[in-house]
Amino acid sequence: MGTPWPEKLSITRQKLIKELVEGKQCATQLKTLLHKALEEDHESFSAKDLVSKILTSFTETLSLLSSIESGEVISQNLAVSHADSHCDDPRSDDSGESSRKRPASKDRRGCYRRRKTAHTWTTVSPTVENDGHAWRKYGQKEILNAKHPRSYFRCTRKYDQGCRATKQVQKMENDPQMFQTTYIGHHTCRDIVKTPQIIAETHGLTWECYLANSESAFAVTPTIKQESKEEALSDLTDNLPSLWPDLKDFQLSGPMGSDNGDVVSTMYSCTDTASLSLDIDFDGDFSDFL
DNA sequence: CACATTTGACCGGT
DNA sequence: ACCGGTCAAATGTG
Repeated sequence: MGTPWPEKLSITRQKLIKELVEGKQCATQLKTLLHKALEEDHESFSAKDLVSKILTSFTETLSLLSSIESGEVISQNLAVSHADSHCDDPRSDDSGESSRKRPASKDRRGCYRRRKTAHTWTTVSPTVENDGHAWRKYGQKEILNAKHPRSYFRCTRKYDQGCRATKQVQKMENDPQMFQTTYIGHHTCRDIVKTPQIIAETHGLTWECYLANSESAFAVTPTIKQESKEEALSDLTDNLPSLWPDLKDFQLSGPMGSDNGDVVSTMYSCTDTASLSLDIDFDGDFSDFL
């Protein structure tokens, strides 16, 4: 098992991205604030424009960065994505010991792989923020040494469009008013927005309209149709995160959706891959095939 | 009825 | 074996 990924580059890249993401988040917040402040009296468009420009700059840098690297990573990942795919190979011969409590018909073994490769970042905010995407709760867990349970959400477009974005929300120990939200993976669904770049620049206001929909992550916007399991789709998109179609993501993940006052006190921290898997593990997916 | 949430079982990693 | 993430049947909600 070679490690195709140059480690130092990877670390530098992570730091770089982290910085950029933070900067962009701040710009997003600033934009939000500005927009709210200036909405009544229609002045200082230049200020808004300026923020938009800053945002665009971050956006472009991020996408450039990722496109540079994606050349290597993506090609590797994609090569594998076909191979691994489905769960119709439930680790093969389980020597007939397959019946537990679930109906034997549904043998889930091998049906899901734990993700290791997704970008993750964390926000802490007094309300559960809405990032403009529809989430669906799929689980809740008591966590060891934690007072409050952790809730698990996935994008409602998971089966629909193969979007693999998920997030985990947990009330904070010492401050039950605050929620820590960990986002894992970027949305690959084209949900609301079309071209992030354009939005940042010219239609600065439009995206905010979409956010006015719901209040909290717990009130998920009921927008989806139905879910049919399409493993192939999700497998493909699983390997896309390096492409970072997240631009819209970061634009939308601003603390906007909720009530006004909370905006400022939202904190962000981006941990990228590291929090889930320390070293190599970019290859989490294809390592089983080497 | 079609969707979302709840909740305990299942699964993979350590 | 344990822990945390995910699945999916049961249940809730409009």
